[in-house]
Amino acid sequence: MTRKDEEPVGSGALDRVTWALRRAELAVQTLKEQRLRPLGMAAAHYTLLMSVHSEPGLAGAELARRLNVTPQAVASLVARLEGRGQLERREHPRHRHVQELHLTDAGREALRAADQVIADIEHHITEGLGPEESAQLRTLLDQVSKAVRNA
Amino acid sequence: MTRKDEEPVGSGALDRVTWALRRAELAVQTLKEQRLRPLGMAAAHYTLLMSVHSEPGLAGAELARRLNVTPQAVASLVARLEGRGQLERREHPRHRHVQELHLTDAGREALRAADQVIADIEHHITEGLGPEESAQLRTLLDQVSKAVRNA
DNA sequence: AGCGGTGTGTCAAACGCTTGATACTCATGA
DNA sequence: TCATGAGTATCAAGCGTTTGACACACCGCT
Repeated sequence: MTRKDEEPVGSGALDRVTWALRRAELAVQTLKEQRLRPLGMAAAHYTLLMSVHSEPGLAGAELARRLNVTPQAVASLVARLEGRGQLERREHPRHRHVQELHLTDAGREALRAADQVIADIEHHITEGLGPEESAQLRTLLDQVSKAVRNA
Repeated sequence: MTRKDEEPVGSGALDRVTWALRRAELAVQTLKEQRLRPLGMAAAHYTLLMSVHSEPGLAGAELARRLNVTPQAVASLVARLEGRGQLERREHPRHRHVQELHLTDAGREALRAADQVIADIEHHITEGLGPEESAQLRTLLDQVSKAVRNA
């Protein structure tokens, strides 16, 4: 319970937990982007394809909720990936306005290649940390997510 | 040392460490953005102002290196913040082409208000985690950053 | 049967950031 | 001295995302 008004501003602001979090995430994301680029895929594309793969037939808005982004963000990605023939928009049987999202064969193949890259990165990180530290890190990160959610 | 080729693609991809990392960072960043909005400041602005505050007189390119972004990203932020009168570009005494970055009084005041908000969030998180877990999380995150840097 | 909500998709504008390319300023060495 | 190189700033184009606003389709209620 240290007083925070004593310091005018941000003396120790650079070693806050959220900064470490930001740095780590930025580093990981940048690495993914670099490794994925040769495959002609952005990290956001991989995330979307993976989500559709794990829950096929989802609507765009629902998918947006899963990914914590806006429906528009999903829509623009879907448009791009559909144009590339990796994603497919089918008409929902009951709601004509709604469209289900499905992977094409090309999409599955692209995802498989991309996942190889991502899994490698993941493996390199968890290897550097060790198994129990990795599990603990995941636990702590989930606690952060939860703490922030009901802030 | 489990074989990863056994699974066609991403069976357990959703509970990877990097996903937990992404979710946590996204949640934190979103919360910061929400809380900062009433002050008319984006999280990126806060980050930049804080950096300039901690190391005044830095050049844009040097600052970009500190923040792990491109010089252009810094330039556009600087332009915006300068237009708002919170940041100042002075001519470098030796290099005429280079410009030092300094906070104005208005910038210092805006930063103070913003830092209050950020410090609150940080405090809420570390409080929910506990002191030794917070320290451990920071350690683990720094390990991740380091592991990624020399990937 | 008709009506209002709720959910969904989409258009427009803006922001933060990236890559690629270009121009400028200083320092170093042939 | 003067050319080459390193560091810096800036322009242009594009991507992914957000907010705001709008239109459309279903569902449940009166």
